[in-house]
Amino acid sequence: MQQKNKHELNPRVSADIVIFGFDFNQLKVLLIERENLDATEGMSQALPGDLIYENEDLYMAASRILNELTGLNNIYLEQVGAFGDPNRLNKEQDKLWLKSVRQQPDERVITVAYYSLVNLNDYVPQASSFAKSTSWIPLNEIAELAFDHSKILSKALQKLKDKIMMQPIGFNLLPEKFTFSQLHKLYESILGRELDKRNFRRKMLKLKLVESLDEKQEGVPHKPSRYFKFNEENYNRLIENGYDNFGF
Amino acid sequence: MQQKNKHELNPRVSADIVIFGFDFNQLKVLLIERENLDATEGMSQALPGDLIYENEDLYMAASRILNELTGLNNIYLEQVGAFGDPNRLNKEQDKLWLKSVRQQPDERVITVAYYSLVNLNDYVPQASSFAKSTSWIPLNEIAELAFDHSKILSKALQKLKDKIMMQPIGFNLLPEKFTFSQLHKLYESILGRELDKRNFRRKMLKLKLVESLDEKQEGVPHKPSRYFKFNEENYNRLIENGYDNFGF
DNA sequence: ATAGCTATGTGTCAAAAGTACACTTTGCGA
DNA sequence: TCGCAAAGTGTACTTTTGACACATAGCTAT
Repeated sequence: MQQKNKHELNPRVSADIVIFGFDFNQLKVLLIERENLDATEGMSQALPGDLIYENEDLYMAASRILNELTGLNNIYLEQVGAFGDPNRLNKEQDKLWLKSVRQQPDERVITVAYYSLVNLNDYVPQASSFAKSTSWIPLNEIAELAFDHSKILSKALQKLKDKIMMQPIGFNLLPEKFTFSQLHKLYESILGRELDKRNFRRKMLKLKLVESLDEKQEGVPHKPSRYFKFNEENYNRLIENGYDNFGF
Repeated sequence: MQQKNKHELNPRVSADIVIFGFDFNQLKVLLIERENLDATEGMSQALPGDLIYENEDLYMAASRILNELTGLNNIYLEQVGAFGDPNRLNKEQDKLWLKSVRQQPDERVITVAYYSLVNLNDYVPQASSFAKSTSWIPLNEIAELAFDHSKILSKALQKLKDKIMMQPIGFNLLPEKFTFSQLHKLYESILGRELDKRNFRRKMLKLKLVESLDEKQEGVPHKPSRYFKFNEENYNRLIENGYDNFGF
């Protein structure tokens, strides 16, 4: 019978979520705003997150948090990884803030990060216990975040970039019907570089991932775009046949 | 001041490692062998792992475990993810075994999985507290593992497959010098499919990832192969220039 | 009504990459 | 010296990528 080692870790575990949204122009992330309590007197931002409950699966915890923040269910949600540096909560500002909010601010907390893709049209702001004030911040305007959240965000973004090259998950950020430019702009926003318009269209159409609807934009001061929708069957066929790269 | 929620989780956290090795013929995984205590009387296998200590970073914990098992340091090690299903330790056989080994077998344990790539020539079996008996099992001979370890293994393998298409990490599984067939066979073993010999060679040489040494195999009953080694500078140049796919 | 604006929508050509495929070579061993 | 077994090599064809420019549709302002 092995003795219990008193140096074994017995931490709290939280789930933090990078929630991506797309406003047809740029990629945004839902962040919680926090007033700094030290001399800087400024605001700082953090990823939404919460401690995980007993009997709660990690994925379920992330779904719950996501739902409490956005009112949404059945949302694309993917694990980024676990972050457990013993000093991850030890920046001075973070410690002050934790002290004001938790009974045991010095406890070690390991976090399991997720990222999720939501359609901004479906989003309804919610009052949430763990996020008094939230806002959608454009990716390129995000400053240094609290805790190790900048690290989490950049890893989540990298995962999203890698993934979107392999699977057309971007559709989760768009409404049912969308124009080709919206889709195009979405890919450019995620990948952070320009993509040739014609080549992009050619590829999407060859893979038959989108299909045209008999409907056009109205009231736009230029040639109206046809609307398109995502073709899920063709996507599934691609996955089954071992398709593995978009090659943009 | 927020009240502490008594339903918040306070689990143990472990690190489990999928250790891959390559014997020039097939991909193998280092597993620990465990005697079953129930009626089945058989043996079953699990991934090596251990609880994480206080003040220990997740990556450090995985390195420690890896070192205790293999005697190796500075080994390629990558996180697979966190696995925290509340029932992940609740198969009957697993519960019996846990009871015999731990004081609080019912405690919830969240595990952070890693995979690592080791050169079998460097491996020296170690006596370890958490693994009385270990063996290298060929990937295709691995039966159902204990706990949720089969799930962890398959996710680790998938990550390895994805990664090796993007970065030449396979060299970690080989000695300094190796033949082209060994490298070729390694890629086939990881990807689980045949690769054309000539096309494979052409690609590796075009990317200048390997360079020829002035040395040949000796004592083999056929035309001896030249030895090659990995060219790290060219690899780094590739990464910097944004190279992102091998396209096998 | 018409001229101008703005984003949509479309095709071609050249370069690169991928795929399929078979025979000669080298050194050992019988 | 003959046979064996794996090493090593080239070509032809197909597919994919990447670069690039102009006509079109509907709205708006005059």
